[in-house]
Amino acid sequence: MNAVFKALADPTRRRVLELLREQPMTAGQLAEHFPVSRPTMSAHFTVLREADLIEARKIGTSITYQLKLSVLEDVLLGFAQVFGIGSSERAAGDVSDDARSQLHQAGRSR
Amino acid sequence: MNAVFKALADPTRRRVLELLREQPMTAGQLAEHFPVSRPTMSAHFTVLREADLIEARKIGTSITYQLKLSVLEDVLLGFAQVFGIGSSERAAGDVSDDARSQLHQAGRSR
DNA sequence: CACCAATTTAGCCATTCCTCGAAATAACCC
DNA sequence: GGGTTATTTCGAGGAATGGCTAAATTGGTG
Repeated sequence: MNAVFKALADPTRRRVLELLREQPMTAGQLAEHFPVSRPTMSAHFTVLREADLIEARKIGTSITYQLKLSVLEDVLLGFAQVFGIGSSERAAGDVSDDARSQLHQAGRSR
Repeated sequence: MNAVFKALADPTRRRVLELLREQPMTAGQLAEHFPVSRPTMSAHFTVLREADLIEARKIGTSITYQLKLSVLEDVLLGFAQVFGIGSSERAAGDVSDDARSQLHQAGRSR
């Protein structure tokens, strides 16, 4: 999960995921969309792969990357849920019990 | 938006946001929840503030931070939407070239 | 086998990031 | 004013990140 957020921190990588949303593409095809070198793109693919956000499949001499949408979905939805985002829930103080548990060692401020 | 994802890339900062979801807290109260120094926490607050994810209000000698949930919500939902996540939509090919925004000039590869 | 095409690995450099202790601010209190 | 508290700014170190070129790898083809 931390790996996913780290992966999402770079604009190039986010864009790669977006391109991959439409259809699987080879490393070369993806690289054509960006103004950086192939090795640099390769490094980005590695980050995405290690975050389990994409999957590589070798076809002949080229490598096709495919988006693992469910992984992205799980992380995004899971995180959003913590904040009551997207679930038409208003959340903010309703988790009362939970809120208290985090403040127990905070009393001594002044 | 890039700033938001950069801010979310660090576990400490994500946790700060979670703590702030329950209620506004002072810098000191927040710092008590983490095993790092105050200056380090202050740096994290700066990143979150520059991403517009939190808001600072000075009260006497201390500074209270408050989560700007709507900003987080907009970014998360906006990004998820590009992938058809969370909207019970299956999407795949509809947002086609709309996703351009961040990296334009791409054509020239070799 | 020799050659070409697609990708990755290796090595390097510059920048950014996370962390710290020490010092500077800012606001309060006696 | 002097002292204390809360927080930030400063300066620095070490690790991670993103970029490149050159070289290695892998697979297909004449």
